[in-house]
Amino acid sequence: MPRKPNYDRNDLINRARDLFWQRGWAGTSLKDLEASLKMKPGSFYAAFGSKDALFELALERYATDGAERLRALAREFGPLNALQRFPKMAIGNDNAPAKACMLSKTLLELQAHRHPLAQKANEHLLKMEQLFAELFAQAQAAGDIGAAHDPHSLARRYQSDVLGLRVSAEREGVDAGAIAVEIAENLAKL
Amino acid sequence: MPRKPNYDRNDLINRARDLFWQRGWAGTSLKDLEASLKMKPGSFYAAFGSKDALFELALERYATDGAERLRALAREFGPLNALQRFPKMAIGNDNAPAKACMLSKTLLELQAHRHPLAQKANEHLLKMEQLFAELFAQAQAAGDIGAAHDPHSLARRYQSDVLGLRVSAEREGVDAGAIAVEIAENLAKL
DNA sequence: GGCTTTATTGAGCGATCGCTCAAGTATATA
DNA sequence: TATATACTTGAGCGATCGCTCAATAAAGCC
Repeated sequence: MPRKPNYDRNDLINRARDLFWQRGWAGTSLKDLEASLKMKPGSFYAAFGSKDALFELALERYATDGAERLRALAREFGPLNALQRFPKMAIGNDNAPAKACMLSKTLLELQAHRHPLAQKANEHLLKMEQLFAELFAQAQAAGDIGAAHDPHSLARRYQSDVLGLRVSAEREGVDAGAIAVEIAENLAKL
Repeated sequence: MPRKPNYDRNDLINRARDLFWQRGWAGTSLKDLEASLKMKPGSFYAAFGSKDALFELALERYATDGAERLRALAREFGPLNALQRFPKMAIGNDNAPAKACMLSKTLLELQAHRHPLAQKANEHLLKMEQLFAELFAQAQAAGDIGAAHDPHSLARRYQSDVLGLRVSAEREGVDAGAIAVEIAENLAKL
C-alpha cells in the first residue's frame, strides 16, 4: 500500500555529516541542509524530525566510521602500528569536510549551553578513548610497548595529542604532518 | 562640551571576551551582550560598531592577556619552567569562562565560512607560537634543553599539545591535570 | 481501475537575529 | 543659566531562523 521514499537515507546522513562537520551546528542552516540533501522542509521533517535529530545521526555516523577505520588499521597492521598511522590518516584526507574532529568541534560549540548534543559528543569521545586503550593494551600484551605503562593513561594522552593535532591541522601555515610524525615516533619509544 | 560615557570600556571588553569565550560567536547574541554589558542597542553600536568589531577586540584582549601571563611566568621562573607551568595554568582557573582556548574555538567555528575573525584567530595563534619558540630558544641558550632541537619545531608541537589539552579539559570525566603534568615532564626530557 | 497509504511540495508561521534611528537625557563650556 | 555636544534609550526594522501543515502526487494492494 505505501509509497517508498525516493532517497537513500544512508546517503542523506552522510551528506548531513559532511555539512555539520564542516560548518558546525549553528553554522549549518535548514536552508543549507535542504540544498545539500535536495529535500523540501516537509520531507526533511517527515524523515528526520528535527535538525538536532539529524545532527545526532550524523555524529553517530562520524564516530562509528572513525572507530571502524581505526579497527581496520589494527587488523591490517597490528595495534601499535595502527595507532601510529591513525593521526596521519585523520588529517591526510583532503576530501574530508574538515581536518578537526567533528566530536571536538561539537563539544566546543555546544558544551557551554549544556546542549544534549555536547553530551553525545562527550560519549563518543569516551568510546574512542576506550578503543585507544584497548589497542594500547593489545600492543602491551604483544610486547610492543613496555609493561610499566597504563593503557588508559596512554589512551588519554594519545587522544589529547590527536585532538590537538587536528586543531593544528585546521590552522593555516602549520605543518600538521610533522606533528603527526612526532606523535607516531613518540609511540615507538614506549 | 561633551558628555562622558558612564561605562568603563576596558571592563566592557573583558565582559564581552568572557561571553564570547564561553559561548562562541554564534552562541552569543546581541541580547546576551546587552544583558551582560548592561547596554541598550544604541549605546552598544555607538561604542563598538558591530558584534564582530567587539569580538575582534575581545580576541585581542584574550590573546594579549595570555601572552602576558606566559611572559610573567618566564620572568619569574625562567623560560623552560614557564613553559612547564603554562599548561596547568591554562586549565587550572575555575573562574575562567572555559577551559578550551578562545582562539581555537573561534578558528574551529568560523574557519569553514572563511570569516575574517577566523583569520584573526589564526594570526594570534601564530604570534603565540612564536612566543613559545622564543622561550624554547632561550631555554636552549641557557642549556636547559639539548642543542639539537629546533625551537620552532618544539613550539609547533608544544602548541598542538596545549590545544589538545585544553580541548580535553572541556570534556567531562577526563583528568586533564594528568595530561598537563605529562606535557611538563616531557619538556624536562629535552 | 479504485482505494488506501505514504511521500513530496512550498507558502508561510512565530521567534529571533543583528542592527538603526529619532527622541530624550545628562554633562561640560560659555 | 543657556547652549552645544555627546551619550542613552527602546521601539521596531528587514532578514533569517527552525519548523508546520494543508494540498498534491505517487506507489502498493484489491
